[in-house]
Amino acid sequence: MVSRSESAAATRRALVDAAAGLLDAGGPEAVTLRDVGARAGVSRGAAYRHFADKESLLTVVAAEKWEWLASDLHGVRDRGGAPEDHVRTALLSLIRVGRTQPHLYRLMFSTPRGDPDTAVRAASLAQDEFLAIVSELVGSDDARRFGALLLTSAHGIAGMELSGHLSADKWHTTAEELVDTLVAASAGSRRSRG
Amino acid sequence: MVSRSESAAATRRALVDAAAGLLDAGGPEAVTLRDVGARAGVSRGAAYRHFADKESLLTVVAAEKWEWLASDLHGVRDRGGAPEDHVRTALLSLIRVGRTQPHLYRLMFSTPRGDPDTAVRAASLAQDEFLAIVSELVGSDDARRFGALLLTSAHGIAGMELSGHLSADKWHTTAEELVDTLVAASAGSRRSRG
DNA sequence: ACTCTACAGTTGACATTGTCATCTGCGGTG
DNA sequence: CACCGCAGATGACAATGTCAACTGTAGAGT
Repeated sequence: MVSRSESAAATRRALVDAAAGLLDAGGPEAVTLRDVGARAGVSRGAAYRHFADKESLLTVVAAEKWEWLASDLHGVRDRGGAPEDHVRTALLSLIRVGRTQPHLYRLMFSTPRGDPDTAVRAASLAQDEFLAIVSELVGSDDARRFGALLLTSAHGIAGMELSGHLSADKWHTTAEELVDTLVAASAGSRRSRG
Repeated sequence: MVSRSESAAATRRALVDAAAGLLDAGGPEAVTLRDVGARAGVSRGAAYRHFADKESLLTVVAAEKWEWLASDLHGVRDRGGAPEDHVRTALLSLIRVGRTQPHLYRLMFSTPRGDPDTAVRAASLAQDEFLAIVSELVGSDDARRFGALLLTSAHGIAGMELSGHLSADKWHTTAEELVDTLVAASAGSRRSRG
């Protein structure tokens, strides 16, 4: 026998997973509360016992992916390799989310509207991890400046790749090359400043 | 007396303008075909005489802004100043669209779904203009590599600023500083390679 | 052991919206 | 002047987010 709160928690979990699954599979318009309910084994209205509205449910989906990314980035420093490699790995990790889960990626960077705190706090966590990785490469004094530059650039690369605006035909380059250039330039700037 | 085709063209214009206006003012969910029609002085179904569906109408809205950007970028080279200033101005021009018309900006970089050609062609035009501006700074050999880097980075800056993920609190920097750093690094790389 | 309450989940209903089939009116052509 | 084709209007429909009302039961209080 499951307690009431356990059952409710399980339902909530199932709802979030269902929403994430539908988003991944069919994009935003595939995420209907009716289908989310069906996939979670409950009915359409059940979500309103756990979330204020559809937006809030999606906010949780985004926040959980941010948390996943934070933990992924945290693991980067544990594995061996040079600081440069860590930064490269971290940036490519973000880009990989864009490639493998484009709809989820878009959701992560959509303007927070539901409960801003939930998403923003989780995103901030991942950004802190990234900041630590960059510190390793350029030192803590320059970490924020370079961190912002590297992160925004990687996000731009992911975004343009995702929207088809980074065509190899026109630009003669790939996301990987761009990341390499960025990391090399950052490492170079550090050395040249002492 | 207006001819039939003139009147139809005027209606089409009004529909596109109405959609753009509603998008600017109230975001995507404010763009309903009923309101678009009302704003354009026609009824809800009129749009289907000019566009396959809502998506196609929005594709035209995005394409027109890309064309506007292309023409804006074209003007950059005519005004005086150093190549560095031109690149900086061009990047900030993109970022300014993100700031002043966030919903339209998002639409420009959304995955093309309606008639891909319309939007992609217009975007390509703007990118060509940008390429020309970058050539001025780094030479035509490196233009594509640096162009892709600068454009994706600027897009990332715009996107993160727009989604609230580029908080000054955390990163201690601004979009303008990031652009300056990028441009300086590009100009520097060119010199150091000869 | 019995009762009662709070709450998870269901169901009916409704307004909104995109879309299409059908209808209407008129400019242009013979 | 008759006719046709198209721009636009309108009725209808299915899908969807949301909420009010309802139901059943786990768990607390006695």
